[in-house]
Amino acid sequence: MTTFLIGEVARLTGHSSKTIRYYEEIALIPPADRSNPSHASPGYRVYSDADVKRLRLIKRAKLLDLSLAQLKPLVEAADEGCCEMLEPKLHSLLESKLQETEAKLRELGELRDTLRMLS
Amino acid sequence: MTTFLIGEVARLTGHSSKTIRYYEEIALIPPADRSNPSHASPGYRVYSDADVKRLRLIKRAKLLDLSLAQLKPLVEAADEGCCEMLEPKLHSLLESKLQETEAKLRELGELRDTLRMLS
DNA sequence: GATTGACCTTCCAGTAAAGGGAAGGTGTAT
DNA sequence: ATACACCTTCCCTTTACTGGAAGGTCAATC
Repeated sequence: MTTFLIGEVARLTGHSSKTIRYYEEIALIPPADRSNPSHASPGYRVYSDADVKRLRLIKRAKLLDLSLAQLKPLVEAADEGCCEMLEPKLHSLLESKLQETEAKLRELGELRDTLRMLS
Repeated sequence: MTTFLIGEVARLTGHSSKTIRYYEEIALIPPADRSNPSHASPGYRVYSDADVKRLRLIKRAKLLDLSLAQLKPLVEAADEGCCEMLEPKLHSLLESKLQETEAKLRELGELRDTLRMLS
């Protein structure tokens, strides 16, 4: 099984190492296993492909602008494969976020037009 | 000249009263005049139509996701009517924000499709 | 004229979601 | 052995607010 150190995971997922440690601290992700723990050092965090997948899901889910606390049950449910429970909630979240984003796009367009008229 | 108390301005601009006080504190907006200052009280903040306009501009400019520090020179320049200076910068900011928002819209669409396939 | 209620004031503390940087251990290459 | 790029924990800082306490103001009402 391939494993990764935190820096590689950071590159693979688009989070920073700091952020990944922070997510572990707040228990959004489970504590990583460690390589070569010793008397003087806790060892390096090692991650699996599954961990990378989970962090990628988190990255995508952040498009919905949920708080990390709101994200947590969602990510856990996805991890356990029980999509039925969260599908309706997710769907409505997604639709409202889509509408919001379209509205923002329109407003930005208006702002651009306003600028065009001024210049 | 019509004047407004902070709560009215909040309603008119979509910021909270707390936020408006905060913007004054960090000098994003100038200190408001006060009504009836006395020994025991500093008086109420009073605002003009121009202040309301400024706060509405801030609200719109926040669509660009600038920090308040970055917003400040922009708002000041707009206040002084010197659009030429900031027009190119604003324009490119606007275009990149438009593209970003379009990208987000596409990603949300993909997320929706993924969800559809699962359900 | 005392009280209620909806405002307003300052001040202090806390929040989310990180980022910065110090001080130190690890692992490989030269 | 020394350089270098990693990694570790710990603690402090940041941004843009939000909440709450303690108190002043103002108009209407009992």
